[in-house]
Amino acid sequence: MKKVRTRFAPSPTGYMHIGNLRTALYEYLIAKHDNGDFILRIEDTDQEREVEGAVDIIYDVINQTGLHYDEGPDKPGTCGPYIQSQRLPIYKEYADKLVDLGGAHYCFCKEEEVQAEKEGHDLSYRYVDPCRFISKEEARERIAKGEPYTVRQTIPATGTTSFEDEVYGHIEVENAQLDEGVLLKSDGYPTYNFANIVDDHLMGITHVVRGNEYLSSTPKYNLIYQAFGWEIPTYVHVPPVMKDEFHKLSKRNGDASFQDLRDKGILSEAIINYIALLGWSPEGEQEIFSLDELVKEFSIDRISKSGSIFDINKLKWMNGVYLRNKTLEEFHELALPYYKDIKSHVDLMEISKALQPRVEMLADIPEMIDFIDAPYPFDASLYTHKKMKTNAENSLEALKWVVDEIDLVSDFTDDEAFTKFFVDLAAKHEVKNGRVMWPVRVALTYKAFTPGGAVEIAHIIGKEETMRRLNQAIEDLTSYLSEQ
RNA sequence: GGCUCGUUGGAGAAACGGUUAACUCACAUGCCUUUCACGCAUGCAUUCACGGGUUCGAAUCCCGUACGAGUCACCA
Repeated sequence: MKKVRTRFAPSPTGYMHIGNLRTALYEYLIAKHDNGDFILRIEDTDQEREVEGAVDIIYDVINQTGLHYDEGPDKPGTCGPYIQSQRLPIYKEYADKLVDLGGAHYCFCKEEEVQAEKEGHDLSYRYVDPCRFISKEEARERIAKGEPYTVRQTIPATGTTSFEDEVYGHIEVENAQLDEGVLLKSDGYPTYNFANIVDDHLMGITHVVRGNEYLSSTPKYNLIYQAFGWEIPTYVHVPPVMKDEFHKLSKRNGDASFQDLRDKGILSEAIINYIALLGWSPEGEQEIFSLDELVKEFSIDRISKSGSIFDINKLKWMNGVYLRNKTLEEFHELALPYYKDIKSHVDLMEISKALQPRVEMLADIPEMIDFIDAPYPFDASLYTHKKMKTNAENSLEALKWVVDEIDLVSDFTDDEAFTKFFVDLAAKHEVKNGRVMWPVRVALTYKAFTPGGAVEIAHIIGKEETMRRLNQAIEDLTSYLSEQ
């Protein structure tokens, strides 16, 4: 059995899209599942679309996700270079060879002429290239004279071409449906249609993994493999990742890229885990997988055929799971950058303690803890809580109880003793704990939802600030009630 | 428009001719509880786009219809 080799072959045109990343993931998993090689190849054959810095983004994402490759531009193997723009002579050589083998021909049509020709017809029109009838001798002469040319694939007018896809099964297309596309552009660069084939073959790629938008053009590629007499690789076409029922996820619509998700404070492990499940399902019921576990579990036959909608909701949930599975120290490290706006002198580790079980995306943190420096504006309605049996009147009463006896609490950082203080206080006045703790939490924050309750918050903001807010609340409540 | 592919609850999905159609997210409810969250429990598709057929038996096989996507570039 030949060693499995897959490749990730992005074109450096900007940010890393989720769909792209998922394809890379599958390629990586397929190779590593069988102890094979994963190769990175940069497909920069379109000079016009090239975006500066895009290659660095690719390296960066690979580093963050751990999808390490065995061969690539900066990790030479035996079949470099791994950047297509550095392989131009190779494509030229093989293009000429393909012409000799009858799989292609030289074409002298101008791009605009072809366009104009097509515009006069409807979509069903197939361009018949007159150049395919030019003799090789004449063509070579014209080329020698310096006339610009392209190399175009020559496709039989009749017959059908088929292939077996690992995901979609048997696909068969009539040759008449196939376009005689340009293989080598007039600027000397190859098109994807050609470079991809030549490189996949030369680099010994065994499994071609790509989006299913290539399904209908794959027969064209097979014709080229056949003309060269090359072994046809195993095809694994994967379904699209959708934004909604009708649209693929794409950068054009401003849809989330890998970096966008990272910026929201989603861990790359969570992203990888989640997208692995978009279009593939494991055999058991486990859903949380490390990259290594995915390598073990992954199998091509469990890739689905239909597109799946990217659900940020589930990703958020999954990220929360990853966050909770960290140790407090690890979580603290991750959360630290999001504490930078806190002005007060507080124990940040205490905040992490309160936050860890509640955070789904790290970027939500600032908003979750914005009450620390100052409470929200006075809002009497928050004191009314049905289940706690509280209202503005009895909250004022409870707050006074607390303030009267709070000197009993010497150490605000002793959560256990602090809790006991509230429980005892409630017992003393023969009310439920919530009757006193709810008003305190409200008085300290004026926020409906907070990470942690009265005790945790008082602990975090400290005794002095707690007292200040408590007294302020009593004052506000008193004047509010007197106005009623 | 031609061709190719797809269609199981709001989302991800399992099932590979015989189950009460798994499981996860979301949602709802209850428990826990000082809010929220966590955790726990329960509920949520009489039905697998629709219509035929094959079969003792179909979400699973076949045919047709509808809908959706992809493709038809000197882009990948």
